[in-house]
Amino acid sequence: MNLKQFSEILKLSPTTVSRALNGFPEVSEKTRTRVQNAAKEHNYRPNTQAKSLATGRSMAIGHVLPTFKKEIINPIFSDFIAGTGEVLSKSGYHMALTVVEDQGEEAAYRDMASKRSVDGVIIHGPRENDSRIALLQELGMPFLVHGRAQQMETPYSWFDVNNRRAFKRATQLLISLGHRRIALLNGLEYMDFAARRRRGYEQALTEAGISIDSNIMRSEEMMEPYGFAATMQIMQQPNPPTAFLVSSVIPALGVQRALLKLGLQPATDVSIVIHDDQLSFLPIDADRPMFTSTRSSIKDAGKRCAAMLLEQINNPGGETLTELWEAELVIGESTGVVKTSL
Amino acid sequence: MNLKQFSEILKLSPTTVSRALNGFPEVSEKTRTRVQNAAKEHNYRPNTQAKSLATGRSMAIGHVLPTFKKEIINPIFSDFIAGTGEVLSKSGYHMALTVVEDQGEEAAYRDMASKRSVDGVIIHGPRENDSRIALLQELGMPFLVHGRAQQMETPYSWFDVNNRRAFKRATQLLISLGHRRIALLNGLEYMDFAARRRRGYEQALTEAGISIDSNIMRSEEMMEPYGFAATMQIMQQPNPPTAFLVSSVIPALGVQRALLKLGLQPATDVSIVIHDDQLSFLPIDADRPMFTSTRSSIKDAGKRCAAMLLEQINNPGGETLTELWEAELVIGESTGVVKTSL
DNA sequence: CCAATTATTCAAAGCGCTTTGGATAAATTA
DNA sequence: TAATTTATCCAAAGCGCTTTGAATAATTGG
Repeated sequence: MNLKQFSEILKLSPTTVSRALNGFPEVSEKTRTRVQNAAKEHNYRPNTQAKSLATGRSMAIGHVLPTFKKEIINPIFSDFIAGTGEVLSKSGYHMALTVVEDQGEEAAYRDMASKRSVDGVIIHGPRENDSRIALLQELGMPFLVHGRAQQMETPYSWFDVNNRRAFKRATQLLISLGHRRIALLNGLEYMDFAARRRRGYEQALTEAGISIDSNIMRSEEMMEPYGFAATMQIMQQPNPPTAFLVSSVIPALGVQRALLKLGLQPATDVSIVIHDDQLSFLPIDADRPMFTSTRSSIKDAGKRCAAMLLEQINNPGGETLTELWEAELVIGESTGVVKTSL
Repeated sequence: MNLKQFSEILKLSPTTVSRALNGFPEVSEKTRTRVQNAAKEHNYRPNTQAKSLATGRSMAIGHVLPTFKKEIINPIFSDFIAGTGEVLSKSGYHMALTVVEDQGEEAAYRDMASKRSVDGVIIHGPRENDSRIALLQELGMPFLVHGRAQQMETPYSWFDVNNRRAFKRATQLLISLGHRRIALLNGLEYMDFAARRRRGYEQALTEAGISIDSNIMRSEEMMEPYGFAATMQIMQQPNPPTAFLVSSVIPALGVQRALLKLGLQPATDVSIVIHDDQLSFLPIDADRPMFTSTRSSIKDAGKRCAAMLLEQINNPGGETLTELWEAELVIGESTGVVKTSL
């Protein structure tokens, strides 16, 4: 059923029906409710493409997902979009996902821009001086960066968690518990968030007069076997650490497995602090969480990102928006005072 | 830049340009290449909505994600869409995600149908006699079910992994290793796949003359703490099992943690077999995988689902398509012969 | 009661594309 | 060379909506 047919049923012009449904004031309340009820009854909804064509708005926001970046099409993403999607759907928007092969990322953005298939995009996993930002600015496409890129000359809108501060505080917590050998199992450090986390860790150590030892620092994709292998290796070298700072729950499970295998009790023998994105399928927040963590919900981040992007879209000439959230430091079962007798 | 402007540059009619770009035979090869090159040079791409409106195809396939189903917006999903997306983008399609609150699922499908915003949908996580199937049939929207629903009177297209067979074989493997007390940590059994897995497990036991004991069977959302808690509890009751059959890697990590905490070595003291969806961020397939598993890639499933749905879309009147994959049984480090002396 | 507002409704143009049915130019055939 | 076919290209209609500008009906004021 299209507008014309529907309006014939009502014996009204398409104009009036359209206005009634879109909440324009030029139509009387009486006919408006009549139209709305009839729409429900006859299950009429305006054709998406026609509406978009006429209004110039696609009512969609885009995500470009490069297949090679496992860091992105990964567990984080599913919770993130659960958040964005929730906010978007309340505003009548949906998400358009495009999966591209390694090269095609730039092309995908150009495509979206010239085809006008989305009204804005969210950029994931920014790196230093990320080329996508300049590209989207050039294309005049509204966008919001989840995270931050460094060394950008022009301003842009972003949402981020204070990763540096979070890891600084986590490190300070461990130091205050007496730990002086603290290992860092970081994510890939060409990712901006991981670089910041490392800086926070190093700052805390330096300020406490503890030297930085690359023998107990690692940087890899955040997977379970990574946590296991790194822990096994680090714990078996001379002068092993008494604590681990781990970038995500997933490798932390590996750390835990390694410790147990080595006959060491988490917390008692070796402390662990992790960053917890509060992934829905890896819940660690019981009354007393399994891990001590710096916590920040990735789903809430998704919600906020969506809201900020919508704001940009609805206010084209506006200022760039930025927002920085602090992670919460939550004490769980995986940390304890350092063992004096080692 | 729109078609009219672009065609004026070329001093050709919109008709010819459109035909040149869409590969119609009525245009000479010479002008075709000229048009194509110019399109590249001037960065011209047809407006998506206009094209869709004219052709009646949205070039998008939809996923409806109910927020309350953690089982769906979860780790599985990100790998699944990585697969679907890859296939779709090769055919010029993209994915439209709609996140809905608990109630709104049916409305979301009706919406897609009457707005013509997608050309087809993929249904996730079917249950017994799933109402979505009848709904989409009524709406005349092409769809493909990832999994199967039971007790449906009308045929429909689906793709599934033989979950029953997989778990039957896994159970038989354990039996052949001498295990006779085998615990089952299943997913939620109102999900079709979990129900089938249970049936496979029970079949194998029954055929081996082993009685089914609900004391060592659990059915919950597949999370790490579930695996941990269930294992702790099951192992501490009288007559504990010598093996665990676990529905996913995630709870299996919890099982492992519990065993280690109880001072039991996986494989040596207690065997574990899991189902492995080969999630990209939880890789367990080293040379010799961490877990013995029934293995079937969820990403490949995503690819196949996309291909099958496209086939449906391109062949409207056609037969319903069905495909059943067998999972691979892969021996890893988590299984061993049962201990004779207990 | 008639003119001036104001509240409703509508006809028609336009969004940017595809596609039908011709028209024109070039090539072929008799 | 004229008639026919074939290869190119095009004008215009249509996809289903929004929106401008105008018309009509209802209301108000003097």
